[in-house]
Amino acid sequence: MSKSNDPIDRIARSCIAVRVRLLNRVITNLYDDALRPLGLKVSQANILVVAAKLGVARPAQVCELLNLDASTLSRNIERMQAKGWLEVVPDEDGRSQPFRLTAQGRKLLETAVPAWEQAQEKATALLGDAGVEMLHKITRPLGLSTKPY
Amino acid sequence: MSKSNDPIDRIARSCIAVRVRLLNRVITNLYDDALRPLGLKVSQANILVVAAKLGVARPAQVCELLNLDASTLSRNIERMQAKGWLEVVPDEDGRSQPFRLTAQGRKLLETAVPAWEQAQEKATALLGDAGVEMLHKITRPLGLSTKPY
DNA sequence: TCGACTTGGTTGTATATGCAACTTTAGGCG
DNA sequence: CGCCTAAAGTTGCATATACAACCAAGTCGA
Repeated sequence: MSKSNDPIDRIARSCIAVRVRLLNRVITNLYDDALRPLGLKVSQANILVVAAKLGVARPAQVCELLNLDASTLSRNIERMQAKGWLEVVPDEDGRSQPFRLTAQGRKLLETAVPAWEQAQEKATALLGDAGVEMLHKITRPLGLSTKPY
Repeated sequence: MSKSNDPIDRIARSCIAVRVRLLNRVITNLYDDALRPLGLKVSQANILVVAAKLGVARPAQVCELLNLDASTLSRNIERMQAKGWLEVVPDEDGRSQPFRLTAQGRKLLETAVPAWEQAQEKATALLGDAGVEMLHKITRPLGLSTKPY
């Protein structure tokens, strides 16, 4: 029964990144499947939700909340703006490009709630209640909810 | 103190996908940072490890193990083959394109072990022992280790 | 044996993601 | 004021990821 001590075996057996990434693919596909009829991806839904919560969102703030690279967010916003879900608002600080939901974006988000519920239910079944709780505990210090959002 | 029942608030507070994806970004960056000096990304390291374990790996099998789309793997292999880390071997079944590590690929993987150890240590600190255990428990039924690998 | 179906991969297209380098705007400081 | 640095975004580039459509090879039943 003794497990090999070969480092490569150890990695195969215990690598955290492999597991987290695997889980990420499974969960992301689950939500993407649920949202597909709406033409929405979970990555975009995240941003809609943050925008809804913040009212006017500054990219730098969103990057911090979601641990997203600024360039990634920049392009996501670009696409979502093109779809009419977000709009950029002016700011005194000339560097900033704050954005917010459009009416269309808000409506889309509201329409998406049932699909989200459905995916969330499946995900909960997959992780188990203890798993969900642990996930929240682990991710609480990371960006989200560190600061009130 | 009472929390809002607005569905959007509920999503912001409890969405599993948001958390898993956030965690994925944090962990992936952690390992990518550690592996960067070697010119290796954690996604590629995953594949090297699987190839090392399997000897000769069939893409379909790897996709099942890692819950990866076939087209994704196809292109990952392509890139890694171009770098000389993998080689495709012939098969009786003309459809199959099994691959395995090259000597160079094996050497790279061995060289990467210390960097992996370092990232793994940081990730463990981040998740906590209970978190790591829970992660393994949750992901055990998903692809990996369902079948002996 | 032939045709329908299945299995295994690849290709076209779109999105997501991050690093490096760059531009623009603010903020200090002499 | 004029310069230097810091902060906020954007752009070029590479990789990762998945869906849809496709092609090729194997399987199986009539």
